[in-house]
Order: sequence, then structure tokens, then C-alpha cells
Amino acid sequence: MRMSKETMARHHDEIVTAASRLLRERGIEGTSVADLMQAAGLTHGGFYRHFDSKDALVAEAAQSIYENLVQGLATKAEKLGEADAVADYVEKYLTRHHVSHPGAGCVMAALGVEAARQGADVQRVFANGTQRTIDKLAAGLSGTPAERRVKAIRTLATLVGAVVIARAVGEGALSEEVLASNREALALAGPRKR
Amino acid sequence: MRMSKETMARHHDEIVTAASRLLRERGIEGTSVADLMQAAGLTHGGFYRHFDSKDALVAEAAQSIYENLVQGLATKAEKLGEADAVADYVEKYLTRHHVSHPGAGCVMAALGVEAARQGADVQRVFANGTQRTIDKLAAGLSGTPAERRVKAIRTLATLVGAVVIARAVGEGALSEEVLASNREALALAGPRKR
DNA sequence: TGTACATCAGTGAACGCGCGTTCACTGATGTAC
DNA sequence: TGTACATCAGTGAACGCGCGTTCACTGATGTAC
Repeated sequence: MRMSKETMARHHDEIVTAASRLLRERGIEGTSVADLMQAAGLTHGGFYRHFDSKDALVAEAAQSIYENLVQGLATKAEKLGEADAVADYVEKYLTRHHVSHPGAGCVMAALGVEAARQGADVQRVFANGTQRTIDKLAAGLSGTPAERRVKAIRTLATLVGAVVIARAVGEGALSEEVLASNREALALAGPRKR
Repeated sequence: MRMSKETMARHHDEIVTAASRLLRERGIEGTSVADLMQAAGLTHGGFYRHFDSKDALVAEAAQSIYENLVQGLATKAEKLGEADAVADYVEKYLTRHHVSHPGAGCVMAALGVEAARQGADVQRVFANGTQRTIDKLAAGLSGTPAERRVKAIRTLATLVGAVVIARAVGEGALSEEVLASNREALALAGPRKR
């Protein structure tokens, strides 16, 4: 039966939220529309009242994840200041917890490789989101604007690479070593509070 | 009809070679057994005379890619010395050519994320391959053995992250900037010949 | 070395299955009067 | 404000399709004598 506008908006959010987690956990191809709708507490047939295609949902979910990330960094910066917000982000990024919980983690580390094979819409979301992530990271680093930007890009590359490798090799000593080695590298690069 | 042992061995190699390229280009889930066998010039039915399952092929193909990588680094080190072999590897890694030709590129950047969702066999291949890659990189860096190892791990993370990001954002200024910023970062980290 | 025959690599049809997407249907919602 | 009705969100069966895997079959290879 027909739902109220409020209910429909809530369902839409619930689908996007479920997708945000499932896509990062299982990948784009590994997540079916039926799985997704079930996770949102609905049946698969209604999916197309909300999205033109699975691809459109992927773009919207990625966009939503980036909004949350940038928003989260901004909120943290208000409390701790830009530098410590970035230091905090980096610290939490390079943890076993992040490595073993991709569903709530970095969208670039989880979906970046698959995004490269998706349509232009999805790639645009990643380009825009990456641009904004770099800006937020740069705000917390030191140097001239150009230096801060370059530092931010290098930091992001190190973070993403470390987590991709730590996940690929499976849990164990090597995985921990990859995290620890890169934690040290980035701890030295920026200002710290402890 | 039955093939000679030599023919069968050749076919086996051709399947693994085709898989090495296709898996890196299209991902594991994006590569079907039929596609693969066609690329090797065979029909899909014969696949199971060579491999127990698609998973077993993925593990063997990843293993083969790592063998070639380590072998390639060793050969280059004989010609140029360890330091320049690593500098050369890093330089070629962070190029537009590598970014837009994943089929012949780094297996970690192309399949690492998906490998994390595969069985223990595939993860073991990645762990072992990563270990050996780190050893080869460390051999070309400076410092105590422990320092060299940490540097190698950081270098690898930066390389993998930079290429994952450069691919995810699509071709354009940001993608080039990510490559350039990390090229600079790593050019300063090791000895160079020019 | 030559012959008879068992082996098995490769073929292509077929298997069951899950996928993304469509559709007829239901009935509460939203709206025109 | 109340009523009649058009709209459409959600359901669940169904669509065609491609997937990984199996299988009966073919005939050259490899081997036992």
C-alpha cells in the first residue's frame, strides 16, 4: 500500500544507510539489491520506487558516506581544532578495528578499486569526495597551502594503502606490522597533542 | 580429444596468463570462467581439468603474478643494483600508464580489496607475496635492517594507496596530482641515480 | 618396435541458482471539489 | 471540513540472463604387452 511521504523518506534513508554498510563490507558486486532491501526491512520489488538502478544507489550511498565523513571531520575540528582532528582521524584509521570493520570505515579503501570500474557518476562522487577529504586533511597540517595540500594527499595515500594491504594479507603479524609502521610514519608528519 | 602433456601444460599457462590480466582488469567477480577460457583460446568446459574451482585459479594466478614481480625485481637488481632497481620500480609504479593499465600492474592495488573477502588460500598468497615484495624493496633502501623494512612497508602503502585513489577518481587533474605528489614524496625517500 | 586399448583434455549442452529489473496488484495517502 | 477518487509505495511472483559447475561424448595420447 501507499506510504506517507515521511515514511517513504525514512525508507529511502534506511536503504542508503544499509547500502553504506553492506557495500563497504561486501563490495558492489557482492551486494545484491535483494540483500540490501532486506537489510533495510523491505522487499526487493520496491527498490525502483527509490532509485533508477543499482548504479544510482551506489552513487548516492558513496555520496552519503562522503557527506558523513566531511561532516564528522568538521564537527571534530570544532571541538579539538583542525590539527588534532586530523591527528585523531589518522590514528583511528590505522587500527585493527578499522581494518576488520570495513562496513563503517573508509569508502576509498573499501570501494575505491571497484569504483574505478563503475560509470562516470560514481567516479565523480569519488573525485569530489576525495577533493573535500584532502581539503579537510590539509586544514589540519602545517606549511604553506601548497605544502599542506601535498601533505594531505600523501597522508591519504598512505592511509588507504596501509588498510588495503592490512586487509588483503589477512589477520596476523604482517597485517599488524603494516598498520604499526604507517602509524609511526604519519605520527611524525603532523602536530600531536600527547 | 586428449591433448599431449606439453599441450596441456601450455594451455594451463595460457589460462593462468589470461587470468593474470583479466582478474586485474575486471576484478575477481567481474571475470567469468567462460571469459577467461575464451581469452585463453579454449572453451569453458575444460576449465575443471586444470583447476578445482575458480577460487583455486585465483590463488594460482595471484601466486604467478607475485612470482613474476619478485623475479622481475631480482633481474633488475642484477643489472642496476638493489637501490636503483627499487627507485625504478617506484617511478614506474606512480605513472598514468600503470593507473590506466591495471591488467599488467600491481596485484595488490588491483585485487587486494577483493582478496580480503576471499578464502584463506588467496589471503595466504597475498601475505606471502607481500612479504617477499617488502623484502625486495627493503634491499634497495638505506638504514639498518629494521629501518629498511619499515621504509619498505611505508613505501608500499604509499604506492598502493596512490594508485587506488588515482584510479577511483577517474582520469583528470586530481588523479595526476595524486600521482605527482606521491612521486615527489618517494623520490626523496631513497637514493636516486639522476 | 608394433599393436590394442585404457586414459583423459577438451567440447558444448545442460544443471540449478541468484542476479537486476519489471509488473500486476493492494490499499493507504494525498488531493480536488 | 467531508467525501470521492486518483496516485503511488510497497509486495512478491516472474522475466531473461549469466554465473560456476557438471556431464556425456570424442578422439588423440600414452602405455602395457
